[in-house]
Amino acid sequence: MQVDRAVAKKGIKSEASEGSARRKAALDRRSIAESAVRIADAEGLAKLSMRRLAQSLGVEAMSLYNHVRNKDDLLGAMVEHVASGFYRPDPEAADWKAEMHRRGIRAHDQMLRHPWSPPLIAGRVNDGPEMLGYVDATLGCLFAAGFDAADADDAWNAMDSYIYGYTQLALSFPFQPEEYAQVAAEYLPHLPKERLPHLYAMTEAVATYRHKGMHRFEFGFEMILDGLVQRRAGQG
Amino acid sequence: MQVDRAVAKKGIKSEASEGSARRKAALDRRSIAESAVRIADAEGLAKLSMRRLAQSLGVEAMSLYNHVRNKDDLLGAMVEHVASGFYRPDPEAADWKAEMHRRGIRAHDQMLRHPWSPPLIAGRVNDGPEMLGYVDATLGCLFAAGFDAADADDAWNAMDSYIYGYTQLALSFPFQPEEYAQVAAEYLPHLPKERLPHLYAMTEAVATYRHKGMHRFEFGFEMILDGLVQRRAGQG
DNA sequence: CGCCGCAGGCTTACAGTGTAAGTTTTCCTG
DNA sequence: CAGGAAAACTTACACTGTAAGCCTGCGGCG
Repeated sequence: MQVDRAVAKKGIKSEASEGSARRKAALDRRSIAESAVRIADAEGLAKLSMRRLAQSLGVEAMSLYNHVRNKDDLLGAMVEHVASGFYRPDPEAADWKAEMHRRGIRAHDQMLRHPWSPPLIAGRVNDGPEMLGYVDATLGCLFAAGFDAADADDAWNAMDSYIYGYTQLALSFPFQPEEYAQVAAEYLPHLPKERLPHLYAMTEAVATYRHKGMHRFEFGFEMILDGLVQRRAGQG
Repeated sequence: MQVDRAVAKKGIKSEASEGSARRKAALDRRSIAESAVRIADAEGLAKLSMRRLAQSLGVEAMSLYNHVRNKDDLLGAMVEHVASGFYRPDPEAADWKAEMHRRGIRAHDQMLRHPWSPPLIAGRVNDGPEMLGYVDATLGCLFAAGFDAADADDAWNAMDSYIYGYTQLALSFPFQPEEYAQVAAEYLPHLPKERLPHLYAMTEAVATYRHKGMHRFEFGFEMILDGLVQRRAGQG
């Protein structure tokens, strides 16, 4: 209802492609969320305040509250934006494992693109239409593959646990893969060898071995998928 | 009045003291962190402010900064406290899979006990001694099992991704397992059946099926472990 | 045309945050 | 007991989300 009105309003004041200095014309829930995403991408979620966001839209902070209930609601809208980039598995597809594989990779990539998103996606109740549609497609594909409700629930849980967990860990790791070797070499002298012998050995190895780089996400994800395939097979 | 207030506060927190008049409190890093953990457990991380924490210790906010660099440092100390409850796999153990299994279960349980902890554990750089010792023991056990550095890295990553991801998702799910059936039944009429057919079917099933309850964490975790075992076997 | 309602902007204000800077108290040691 | 260091305290500042209320310009109606 509120959305409908906002959309209608926007349509009315479509203002014939005005190139004027006043950019405040496009103030609605979606454009606010998009601007918020842009700020969070560029400067981090911590820097995203209502005032900062309003400023980027050429408006005062409190004006945002005409389009967004509160900051939490705004975060929900941002999650929806991210979720709109997720892949929805196709229930009609022949190869369900391939669908799920693609789903996982895309979610991982999309969250890497918006590094602030995993805590929000995994740490809140997200029941926007985009997210629900995503879930619906996923369940549909699993059902079509022969999973019953309980199995689909388990499968979905297992996959998403890994997807979110891996992405979150990857994002909070303080170094880029290309840096590993050099950083390891620098840390090595400061590591108490007798207190942490295995971590020392590990660091030593990292300092010298050529890092594989790619496919690290898929290493564990494939284990989950294979486990699911196996379970499906063993169960008719 | 200043004296009165001081006396009153001392009285409030006197339960843990040994009754000596000059003993105000054992205010050090550890006891501060423990108090912080207690508050976060009871009231949530959002309610944990420096002032609130200081108050619980019968002290002013700024006094904490004599023992803790800043709030982030405090969070680190809280993580260390949680990590002290993790299980350190034994490199000497015969059955490395059992060790890793136990490690995962314990980490999961420990984080459930401190629901605010997963975002901190997975979302920050935690290099306290407790956490490093935990990592060292884990690597040691994997090395002893025959993993080389790269494989151990992959294995460790895969396991922890699942552990953190699953725990985080479980914690942010808004209902308890026992409620599932009833909540599903209540939601069902509000779900747009034609827009979200599979989610509808799922909810319908949840409303009727008897929930398994236990072993949901292990469902996916076992897949990871089995995948690791298999990989180890195939590689001599 | 004039007027009115009101959506959506704006201003002000408040309680709360982390913490820098500076002051006072407390305690240990010589 | 003197002096100095450690630690607690006070004050202050910049910043947060947002409640309450005001103002303005636009669309619809008599």
